[in-house]
Amino acid sequence: MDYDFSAIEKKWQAYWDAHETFKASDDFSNKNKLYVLDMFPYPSGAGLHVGHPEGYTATDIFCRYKRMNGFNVLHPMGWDAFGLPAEQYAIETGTHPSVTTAKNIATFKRQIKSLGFSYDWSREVNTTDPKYFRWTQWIFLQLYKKGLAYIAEVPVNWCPALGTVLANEEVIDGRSERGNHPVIRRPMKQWVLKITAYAERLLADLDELDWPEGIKEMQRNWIGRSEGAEVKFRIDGLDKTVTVFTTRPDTLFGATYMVLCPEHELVDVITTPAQKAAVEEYKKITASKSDLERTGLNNEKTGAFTGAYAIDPVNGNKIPIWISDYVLSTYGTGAIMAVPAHDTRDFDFAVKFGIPVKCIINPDPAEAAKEKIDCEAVLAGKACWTGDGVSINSANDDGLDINGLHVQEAKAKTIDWLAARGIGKRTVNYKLRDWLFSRQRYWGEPFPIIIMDSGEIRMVPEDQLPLTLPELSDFKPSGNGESPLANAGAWLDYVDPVTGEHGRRETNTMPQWAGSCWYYLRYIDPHNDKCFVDPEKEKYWMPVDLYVGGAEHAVLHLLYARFWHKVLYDAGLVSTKEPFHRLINQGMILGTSYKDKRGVLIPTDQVDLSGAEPVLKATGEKLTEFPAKMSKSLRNVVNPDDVVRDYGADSMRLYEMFMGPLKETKPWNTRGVEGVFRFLKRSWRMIMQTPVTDDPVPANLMRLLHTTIQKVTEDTETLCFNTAISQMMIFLNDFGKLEAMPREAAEIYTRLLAPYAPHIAEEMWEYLGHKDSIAYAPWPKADEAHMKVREVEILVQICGKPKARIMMSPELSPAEMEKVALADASVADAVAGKKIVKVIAVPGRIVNIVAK
RNA sequence: GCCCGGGUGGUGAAAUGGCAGACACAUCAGACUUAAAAUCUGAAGGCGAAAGCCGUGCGGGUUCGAGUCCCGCCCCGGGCACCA
Repeated sequence: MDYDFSAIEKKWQAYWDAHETFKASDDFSNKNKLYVLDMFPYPSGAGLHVGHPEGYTATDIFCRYKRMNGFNVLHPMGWDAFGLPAEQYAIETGTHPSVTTAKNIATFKRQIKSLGFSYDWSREVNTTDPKYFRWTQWIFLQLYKKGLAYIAEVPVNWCPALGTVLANEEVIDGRSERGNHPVIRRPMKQWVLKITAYAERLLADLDELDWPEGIKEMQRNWIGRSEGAEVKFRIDGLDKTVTVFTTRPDTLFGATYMVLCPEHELVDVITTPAQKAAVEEYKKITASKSDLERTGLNNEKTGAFTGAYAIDPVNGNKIPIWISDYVLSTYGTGAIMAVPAHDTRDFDFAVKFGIPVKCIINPDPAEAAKEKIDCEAVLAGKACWTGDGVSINSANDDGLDINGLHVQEAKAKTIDWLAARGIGKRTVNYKLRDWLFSRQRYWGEPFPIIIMDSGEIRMVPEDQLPLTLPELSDFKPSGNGESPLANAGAWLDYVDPVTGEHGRRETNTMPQWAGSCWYYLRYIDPHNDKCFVDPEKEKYWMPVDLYVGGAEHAVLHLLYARFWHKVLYDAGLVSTKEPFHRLINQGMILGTSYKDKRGVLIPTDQVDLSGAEPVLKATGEKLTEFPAKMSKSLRNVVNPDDVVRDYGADSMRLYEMFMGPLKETKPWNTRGVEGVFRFLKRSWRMIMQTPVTDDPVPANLMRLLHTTIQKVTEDTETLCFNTAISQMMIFLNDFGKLEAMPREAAEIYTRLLAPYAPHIAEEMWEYLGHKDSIAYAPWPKADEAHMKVREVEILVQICGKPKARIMMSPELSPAEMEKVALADASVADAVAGKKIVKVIAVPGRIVNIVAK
């Protein structure tokens, strides 16, 4: 019988389903537990793309391998199903998002199942299921009760054309991701989560995590901790002070002006009548600017003088107060002291507006040379120096003298001086902002909140959750900034059963990220209707041991989920500080595309591939192959269904793992699938179409057998799947030539292959006489004794040039190796008459003779 | 501008400081076949008839020995971006 992958794969998928082979029902087993998680997908209408199975295959191999090694494995899958596409589709067609979502989930599930992943489907979750989002709402109430959720008037991305607010991630270069409509900043009342309260811990606990350094670094940058000081400046002639935040208190002596953000509350108070018109005009211009215009690449400084002056607390200097949009209202205190000599932005501004530049740091000459900065120019106020150096001209008559000190010491001394006089203190600032948590959408979790006519905010009682979405026929946003839920009629109204007071339900919904903030906890206890997760089960399974997904969630989902988890931890509801112990980002899979001479990408269907070189069908122009992100417009999207149909799930899995290291970006190449398909066909022939013998494995192959066990074990353990597969190919290249296949080798090979190509392995295992699934067959152990070799070829070099190859035992000491090497005729010949300076011998590897 | 990755044959890639290119894809040659497909066997980094020489983005350095370590650049991918 030939390798009929289609029949085999159907057979074993049905078997696994019927036998619930991968059900991790034992929540308290004394086996070692292992929780392996995939980032659950948004079930889009387009179906699975080849990027999904990459991560899923990796985790599946690891889980199957660990089960064979006796671990109790939790490996679940679910659906992150709230989201804009289903809602947009509803607006266009009137189809209820729940209908679209159910259909898409069915497609995704069929596709995922067709790849033979060993998920415990009894634990499937769906964020749009009221039984699930009941607990999303419940967790929100816990946040609210702790004061971590509040309503605030905040600037949001408002898209007039779509009639809705958009998340930052839905705005690309100042336009909406969908429809490409302009987006403006506008203040609106929104729900906000106080993630900033956890900034310090979100930062500190990163150190404990086994995550890619890049992702950790991205989170650190996003949180953006900076240490500095708040310093109070008096305003000349007014009984007012302005507090500024600075990371460089050591440069206070060099402040030559101050800048407030245009929105600063003191602007109107301090502006002099003469400057009023100019300031008003500038405020108007800033307000009308989009974020892109304000913060974009065009760093040309703008601003207006308020006419007021501040008093520098260290030297009593009167410095002019300006307003400028390079100072942000949302960071620090919205006000800065400007030290143009030692801050590039301040320098640009000062140059543009003719403000003096006062150098108070003598640059470190070595550092300045490295940065190609001219120290003389800095001292003359003609250039800006932001690096280290020693303070100059920095002393006053009131006991502060930092002259001669380096930046770090000067900072500390200045802060102490300020603190002693009550005009400054050490502070820490974060770039991280509180999380804008409401959306004007239909297809999301409704807030379990009622806003009473009196303005009082009430929670929906926990025993009345879930608060389900109202049925609507029109999903269009109201257009006035309110969610489609504002059209929900009776659903909106609330009457207090006791007092008769009237209220209205919150019409916003939660963002897509809400459901994914805690789904990994629900898998542990998915059907519990008493609490979101049983604490005992949580203790057993958490934390997630391995989490695999794309890097695009580096600072979104992965930060949000850590935040929620810490809130739950503080409430005593979960037992670990962090949810995801180890994280791996799988690399993107690129598609094949073609570029013409000018570098324009050509859609695949316009390319003629029949010749030796790809050419443009229309003109015959030669094209070059170029890997690019798969996209509909380039028509280079590979559909996993096609691959499974043509080559089978096992080939699909194997190919995606054989392409290269999991973390790397790799281009898809259908020819490569044929390569692994051939490998599987040859494996089939070796096991199924070669007589099986009970004779021992030929002595000359024992070493290969055991090094293969060792290499595949090591590489599977460390997720180096590509090299594990190579090793199996090497095994096959030799064992595949045998006239009869020794049973021992056949059984070992089948088990090594099982995590990678589970369907074919099950079929082979059954053929070899086993009644039970291979899923729990014990993983083979390599025997050191069989891996030893009596002799290896040792390269003998003379001054680094290969001279001879001599067989010797790898056990020989360096001295013995040297003796053997020098005894060799060609070596002796080569060193004759020369003086041996040094001999380096590395057992099992090399002998290098340095001779003159 | 700043912060992460990364640059190795025609292609995907491999290589605890120890013979660069394992394993594959594509290519070429051969076998089987009426033929093709499939399959099998073999060749193959570049230059060279060969001996040999040159080869891991570029330039230096450390070392008996560098793809691997150090210093300085260049290029590509990703993230952040007026954060005081």
